[in-house]
Amino acid sequence: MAEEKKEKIVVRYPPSPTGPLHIGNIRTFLFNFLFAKKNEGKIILRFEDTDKERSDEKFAKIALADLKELGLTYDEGPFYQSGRTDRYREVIEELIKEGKAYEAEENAAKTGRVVRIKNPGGDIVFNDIIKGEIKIDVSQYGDFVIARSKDDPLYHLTVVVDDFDFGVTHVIRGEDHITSTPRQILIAQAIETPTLKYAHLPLIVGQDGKKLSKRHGAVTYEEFKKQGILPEALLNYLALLGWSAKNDKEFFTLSELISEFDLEKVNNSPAKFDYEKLYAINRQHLLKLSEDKFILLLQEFLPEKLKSFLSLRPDFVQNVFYAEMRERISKFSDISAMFERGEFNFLFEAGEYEEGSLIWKKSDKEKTVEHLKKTLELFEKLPDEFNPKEVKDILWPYAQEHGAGDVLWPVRYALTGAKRSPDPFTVASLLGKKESKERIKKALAKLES
RNA sequence: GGCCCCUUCGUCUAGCGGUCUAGGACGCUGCCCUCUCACGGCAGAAACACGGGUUCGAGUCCCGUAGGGGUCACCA
Repeated sequence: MAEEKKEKIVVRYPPSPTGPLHIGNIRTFLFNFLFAKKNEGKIILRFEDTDKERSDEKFAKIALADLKELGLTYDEGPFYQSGRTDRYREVIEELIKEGKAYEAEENAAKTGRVVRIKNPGGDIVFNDIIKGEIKIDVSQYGDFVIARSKDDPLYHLTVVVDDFDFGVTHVIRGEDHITSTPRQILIAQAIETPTLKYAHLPLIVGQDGKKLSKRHGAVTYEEFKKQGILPEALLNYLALLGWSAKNDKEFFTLSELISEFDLEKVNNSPAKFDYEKLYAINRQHLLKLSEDKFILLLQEFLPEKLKSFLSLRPDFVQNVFYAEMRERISKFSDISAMFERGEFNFLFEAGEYEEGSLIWKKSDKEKTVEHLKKTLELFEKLPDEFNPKEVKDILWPYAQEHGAGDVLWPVRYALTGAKRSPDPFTVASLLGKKESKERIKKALAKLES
């Protein structure tokens, strides 16, 4: 059967190294990446650094490192436009020779004369994969400048030349580029290159509907990393901004995204970035992490005081702590926030409290004293270090018999001195036998004084 | 302001003319679980911007209005 040969898809991701990569850039890379992988095409990375004033190599380095950590790979590059001035000059000379461009006034830097393209005017129409047909009258742009001088090309020109030279087939970028598309098409027509397919992605905006920026909160990968957001979670969430799967599915690994992504299903209205939703997605990814990986990553966010407390505990007790954390956080930085809020104070001291706080609802002082004494007695059966299940096993039957609240509330309160904390079994396990007993004795002394 | 794009719950979205008394998720509220908190389970409140068409029938198509956004560099 004469099957039509499928065009090899080539996309590109062209950041300008003038600042750190932000969410919008990463989302654009992601969609290019997913589209390429999904269609067995390739993705090219190139740095658009023709603006010597603003470009800085350090930003390119950061971008490369970020992409690597995010697991976003590319098939070719990185290329740097600053290394291709000869080729651009060649195109400019050719354009001038053919009368399609011309040298005009002296440039601002007084290093030569600017080159303008001859703009025939009229409508340029292109069919955007996401937006549909877009028609723009290019007369409004006049004979726009395509180079500061023959050796100093500008963005619109270099984009078109590079896309052609590298065989790019699809341009997927933010919709803030829609109005520059006709100018690029004009240049493409002048140098007689094939027409590309365009897909303009809806923008990611802040809660106020304006372009996402610093004042909206974290916007760079670095900042999300500091919050303890997993790369795969960030990517997962970003994919959901403007795109959705058929079956209401929202949790995706990168490879799942690749197989389920569909550029045609990208919608066309701007999406507001919602940190809460990101955190919720991140929590799901946290839950999928292996125990070892979770612990390893969590370590980075552990406050020193907590770290040294844990280092004095047996491994299995440390694991009790980690398991507890996995249940309570949605991003790693939550642990430092919890620490600052004093939620771990119980690990270091029992805290001050009124004796009345020790008594559960309708229980009374007498019963509470009795339960605490019994608890102390039962604790004797425990080894010095134990896991939550071991304490639960010895305390539970007694608690059931005398009222779980009546027994357990005072124990937990004596242990923590806090109205809110993990359950008493976990707390006792974390503290160990000796410390637990001391705190209960202290509570008894308070009640009996 | 010119040009361009956009408009379903607070937010991200499903919906591609009848199956929509509009579905899911985050958040929110309530209940359950439970010794507290968190987790988890269940339930609930919550949206088709407005006005005209087209059609037997419109969230879904067309046109206007309003609102929002983008872009108008010798930046990318």
